[in-house]
Amino acid sequence: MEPRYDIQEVEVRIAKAWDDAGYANPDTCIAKGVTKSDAEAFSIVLPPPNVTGTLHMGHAAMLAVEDVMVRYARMTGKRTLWIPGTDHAAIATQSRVEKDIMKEEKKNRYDLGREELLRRVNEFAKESHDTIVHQIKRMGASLDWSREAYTLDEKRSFAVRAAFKKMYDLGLIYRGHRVVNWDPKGQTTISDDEIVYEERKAKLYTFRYGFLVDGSKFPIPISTTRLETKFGDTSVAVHPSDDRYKEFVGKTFDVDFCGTPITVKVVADESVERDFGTGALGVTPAHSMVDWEIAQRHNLPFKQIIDERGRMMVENPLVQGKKTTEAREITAEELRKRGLIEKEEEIPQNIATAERTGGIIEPLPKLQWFIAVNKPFGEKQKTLKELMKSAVGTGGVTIEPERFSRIYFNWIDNLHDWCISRQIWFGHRVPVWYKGEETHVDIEAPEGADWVQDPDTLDTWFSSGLWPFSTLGWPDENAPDLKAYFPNTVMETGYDILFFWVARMILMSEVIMGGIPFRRVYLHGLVRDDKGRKMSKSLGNIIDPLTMADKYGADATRLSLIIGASAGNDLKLSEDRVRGYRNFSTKIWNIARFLDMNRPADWQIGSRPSVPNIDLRQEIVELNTVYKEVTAHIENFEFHLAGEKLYHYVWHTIADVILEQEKKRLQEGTPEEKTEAYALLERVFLESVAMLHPFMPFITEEIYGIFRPGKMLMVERW
RNA sequence: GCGUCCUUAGCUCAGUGGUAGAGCGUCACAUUGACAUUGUGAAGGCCGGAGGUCCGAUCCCUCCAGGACGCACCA
Repeated sequence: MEPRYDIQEVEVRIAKAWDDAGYANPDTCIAKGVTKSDAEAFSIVLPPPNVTGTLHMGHAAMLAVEDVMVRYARMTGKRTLWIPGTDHAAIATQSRVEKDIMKEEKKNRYDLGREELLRRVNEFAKESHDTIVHQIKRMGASLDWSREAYTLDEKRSFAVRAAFKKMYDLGLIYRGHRVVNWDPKGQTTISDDEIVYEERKAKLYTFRYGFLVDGSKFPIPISTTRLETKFGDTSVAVHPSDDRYKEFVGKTFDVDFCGTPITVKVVADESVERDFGTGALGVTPAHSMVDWEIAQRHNLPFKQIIDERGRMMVENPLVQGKKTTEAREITAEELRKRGLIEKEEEIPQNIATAERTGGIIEPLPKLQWFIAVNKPFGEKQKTLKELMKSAVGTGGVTIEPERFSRIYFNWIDNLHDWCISRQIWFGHRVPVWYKGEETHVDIEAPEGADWVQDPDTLDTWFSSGLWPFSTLGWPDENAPDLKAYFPNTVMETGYDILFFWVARMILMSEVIMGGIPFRRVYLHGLVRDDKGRKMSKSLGNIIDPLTMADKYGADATRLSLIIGASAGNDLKLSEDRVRGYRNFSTKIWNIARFLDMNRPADWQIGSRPSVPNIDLRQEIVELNTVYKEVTAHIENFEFHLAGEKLYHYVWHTIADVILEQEKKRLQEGTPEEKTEAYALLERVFLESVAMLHPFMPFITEEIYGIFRPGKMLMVERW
């Protein structure tokens, strides 16, 4: 054996050997006789990385954990399938490419046109895909690449259209004119979950709209941070039990607001907070979700006064065409002039921004496509909310750690209808065609001319919601993979996309498959830097998994991401940690070398001669205990405990104790003593190597190949 | 506002109803070897604070403090 473990050489060579053997494909395992055709199935899909760039530590951690599950399952004889894929990540990818084009060519998407932009985005996606796939393989993930999927490929696109039609036919997808979250920067709607709230300081104005025809001031003072929207007010809402304003409830007032006549009706609504501001709320139905809902309850009209570029569209020379922030100042100044401002104070405010573009959300009334979550449907006449709730717990989905179940239920309670149409171009086109008043929803375009397809695309999570079955062949109900591997055994992903993705997969599966998409959900934490901060380019604290793999080995990188990371908890990673596990690789290598150098002369490599009473030795008893503990930890998804246990056992028991204690007999003993000492050492060591395989696949495969020539550890029995 | 999690060695974190563990770091000694990447040992903790349950609490319960995060219709 080489005195030094050449990480790069070995890891690249072993990766190729696995590729050639094809054992990541369960069909190959069955064909080659390493797995029984009727063995229990273990299936898991890789959360598809976005094609927006390169692999980061979060991906590496995910791959490490999932590969432990998968390799363990395969070694225990299960028909094991792990499907790889990538996500087109609609908004994320398009806005990334748009940003680059703007920077380099000073052009926006409208300058390029739909076709050209899509060509560029697809080109970028292709490149990202190739990079990411190469990087995933570098980490040693035993994925079945023969089944690779892409959310935007032929099959998945077909599945998307089929799912849309099915949900439309069930009455769950509808087109409605409602207030949606409009991102003026990205020029698209986004869902509630794509909003990020940022705390900022805002000025809260307390004011009166203006004067009534009789010359008196509007009787109710109201407070707002968004003065410019008051041009669109159609109501003032107060709490039903608020005595201050009781006499006005039900009355309608015509009032001049900064030169624009507005009509407001005073209504009583439970949602109004009596203690906030003046206890009276100016209702702007067109530009606030809450106000829209109040307006619905009281049959109030709405008036859109802000356009899609975030500019005022009210016919008032003071503000027309101005940006909202500018209009706010102008309006404030005008009200001051008129003596209508009663108070101005600084308050902290949560401002809604778009996750991807950072644009400040402008609620706007728009005609969009939605998924109804409160509508009973199908034979069971249950709502999607009810089905999503019952799926977890009684329905058979368990979430680990368990506390996330509560968070999941809490999220469902607050769930509104899901807006699924987007005004961006990269993604699945809404499968709806229009001709005059006619609307046609189908998997394929209708026959005949004059049909125009809806220009919008679907929320990227619509397609990823289908992932657990679209990767298995659905909508072909008879697809062999679907029959063999659905529902998935495990879904492993980060807790940060519990709502975005996990919940949507459950939703989609309940509608389309009539049941749960997977049985066990394991949520891992986020990888942070050694100070607990998020890794980001601007902070310059990114630790790149590929750099670490090249420097210290994919094995060491993987182990550093598994040990010390328990379910649902964030992991703090430093280069020192990775280096520490590289040292462990070296230790393992040197134990192997020691055995290799001290092998008795008459020992047949690969043989396992029987040595009397070896099973009774206390070292073997201890080995068996370790085996039981490690197995239990893995079964319980306590990978960090399993990894740590093995780390200590190999280093501080095998190397420090057993090897030291047997050294003398091995080197200076009688032939019988040599044989016995070697047999004992090789056994405890090789069995540990096998147990370490799911965690450190490369070095263990390499060493196993030296001691058991011709065998592949990847498919040896656990 | 509602909710969740965290608080344990200098740092980063495991962990258990029975007088505390790892890695990294520090110090002392040993070692040129299977080991560039080693070994042995040491120092270092009223397990955030206060109550409660218990024979016994770092662990279970209540409250408090500090920190992180999630959700919400904070106008």
